[in-house]
Amino acid sequence: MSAESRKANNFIQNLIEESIASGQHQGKVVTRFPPEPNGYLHIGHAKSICLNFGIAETFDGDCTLRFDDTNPEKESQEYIDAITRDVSWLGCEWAGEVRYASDYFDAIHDFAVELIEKGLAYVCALTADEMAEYRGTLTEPGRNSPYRDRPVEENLRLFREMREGKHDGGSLVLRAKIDMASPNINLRDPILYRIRFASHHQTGDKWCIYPMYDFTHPISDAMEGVTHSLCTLEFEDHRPLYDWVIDNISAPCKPRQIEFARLNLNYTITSKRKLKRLVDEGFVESWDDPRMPTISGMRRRGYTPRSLRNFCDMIGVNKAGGIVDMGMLEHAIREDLNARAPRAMCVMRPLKVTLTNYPEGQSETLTLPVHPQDPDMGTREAPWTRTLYIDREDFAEEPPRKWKRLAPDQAVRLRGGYVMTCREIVRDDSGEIVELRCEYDPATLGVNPDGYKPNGVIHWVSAEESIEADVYLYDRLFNHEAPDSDKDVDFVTHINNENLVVKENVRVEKSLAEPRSDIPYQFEREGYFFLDGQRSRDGRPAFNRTVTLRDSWAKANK
RNA sequence: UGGGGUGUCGCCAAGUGGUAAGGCAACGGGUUUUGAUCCCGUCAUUCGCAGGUUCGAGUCCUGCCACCCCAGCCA
Repeated sequence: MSAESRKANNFIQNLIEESIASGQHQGKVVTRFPPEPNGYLHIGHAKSICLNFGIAETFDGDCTLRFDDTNPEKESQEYIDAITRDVSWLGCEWAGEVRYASDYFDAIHDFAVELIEKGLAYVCALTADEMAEYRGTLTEPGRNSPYRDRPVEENLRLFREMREGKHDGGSLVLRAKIDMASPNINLRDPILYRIRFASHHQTGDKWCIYPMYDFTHPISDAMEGVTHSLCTLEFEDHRPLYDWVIDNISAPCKPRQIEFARLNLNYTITSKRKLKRLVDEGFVESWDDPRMPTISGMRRRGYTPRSLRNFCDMIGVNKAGGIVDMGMLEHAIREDLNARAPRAMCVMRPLKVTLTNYPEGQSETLTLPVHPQDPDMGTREAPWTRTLYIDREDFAEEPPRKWKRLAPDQAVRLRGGYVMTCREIVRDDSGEIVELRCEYDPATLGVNPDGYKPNGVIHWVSAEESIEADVYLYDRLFNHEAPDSDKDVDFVTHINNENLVVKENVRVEKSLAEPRSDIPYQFEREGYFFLDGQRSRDGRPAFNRTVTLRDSWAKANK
C-alpha cells in the first residue's frame, strides 16, 4: 500500500462524524493548532499539526494557528517566527490570520468579571505555599481558602486593582470557586489569573495580570468557533474544568475537547523543555541542529514535509500511547527520497587509483542517469580520467567471504563506467596503502566483460575533476531507547557521544559543483544527503546525511 | 492508598457480537551496473489475566493484574 493511500482513520474522525450526524455545529468542523511560543516545534508537534489540519481538510473545515501566549516570561518572538515557518513548511494553511490568545485578553478579562459577578470566582491572598497546603493531596481533600467567601463587590474591586497594578506580583490571584474536595485536583478552585509584571511580546506593558491556560484555552477556542479541541492525554483531567469554563461564561460556542496520545519516539526526546536544555547547555549547536528532532532540525537535515506527513499517517492516532520505532521515521524519509532524489557519487574516504593502461592527460565524458528507475529525470555527465578515487572501505587486501568489492587481482565495475582489475598495492613508509594501480578494460563500458565477472559495483570520482566537500554524518542523539524514562537519571547522561562524525575532504562528482539547496541527493551506496547552507562555503559545499541507505551487508556483519 | 486513562504479533495499528486488516522490523526467494530500489513469499488458533453471558466474545458483564497522567501563581 502506498503511503498516500494509507489514510488515517482514527477514533477522532469517527467521533466527529457522529457529531456531524447528530447535527452539532451545523455540520461545521473547526480545529486549531495552539503552540506556546516557548521553544521550537518537534516531531511530536508534527503529529498534532497533521491531525488538526488533516481533520479540517477531511471535513472541509478550518484549522487556525493560535499562539497560546499567556506566560510572557518564557515566550519570545523568535519562537513565534520559527513555529510559523515550520507549520507553513509542513504545507499547512491556517484559516485567516495567525491568532494569539493575547488577542483575546480583553474578552478573557471580561469573562473573569462575569464569573466574579456570578459568585463563581474570587480573589485569593494565600501565598503559593499556603495554596499548596490548602489544596490537599491526591488522597486527601483540600480546604476552603479563608478568602473564598469575599463579597462580590470586594472581589470586583480587588480584581480591578490587580489589573491596575496596585498589588505586587504573586500577592493575589483570581480563583474559580468550584470544589476544594473534588477528587479531581484541577477542580479544587483553580487559579484563573495571576499578577506578573512582565512585558509581553505581543501586548507590551498593557497587562500585569495574565490568565492561566485552563481559563484561556476554552475561551480562545470558543472565540475562534472551534468545534473540536484536540489535545494530548495529560489534559484529560482538565476537561471537566474546560467544560466548567464554557458552561459558566456566555461563550459564543461550545467546543468539545478530545484527547489523544502524544508521540513518543525511541532514542530521542520530545519535550520542549529538555530540547531547550540541549541547546542551552551546548550539547547541540542550536534548535535547528540537524541532530535535533525539531521540525527545523529535520528540515536542515533533509527531511521533507511529505515524509513527515506520511510518517504521521503511518503511526495513527489513538489513546494508547506507545513508543514508535525510529525505523518508521527512517522508512518514511527513505520512501520519499528514493523516488525523488537525483543520484550522485561521493567518495568519503578517498583512496587513489591509477589506471595504468589509461593514457596520461587523456579524459572522456561518461553519461549517467540521474535516476536509474526514472529516465524522465535525465542524465548527468562524469569525467573519466587516469587517476580516480574510490572509497578505502571498498578495497580489502584479504576479502572476507561474500565480498562484492575490490580486492587484489579482482575486478569491479566502477558505477556507470568501466570494469577495472586491481594489479598492485602501493604503500607509504608506514605501510599504509596510499594507492592502487589498476588496469581498466576498455571493452566494458555499458557491457559485461568477456570471459570474467566483475566482483560487484563501487562508486568513484575522477581525482582531478571532482569537488572537495564536507560531509556531516549523524547517528542517533541518544544511545538509550528511552532517554528520559528514569526520573533518577538525567537524560543527558544518555547522549550518544558519537552522534556526529564530520568528514572533511570528501570528494563529490563534478556535477555537484553547484549543488542545489532545495533538493535532496542520493550519494549512491551511501545514503541521502542535503546541502547545508549554513556550513557551505564558496566552491566547497557541505552536506548533511539525512539517512543512510538500508545496508544488509553491514547488518549481516554486525 | 483518591481521580483520570491505556492494555490486539518485536514496534505502530485496524477492529463498534459473526469467526484477527495494514504498515515497520525480521526471515526466505527473484530481478538488479547502488550489498539500494523493486517483486514474490513467510510471520497472532489468538487479543493483559481469570471467570461469566451468548449458537457465537478482541468486542458484552464481573473480578484481578500491569503501565501512564494529575498535588506549577507552566502549557
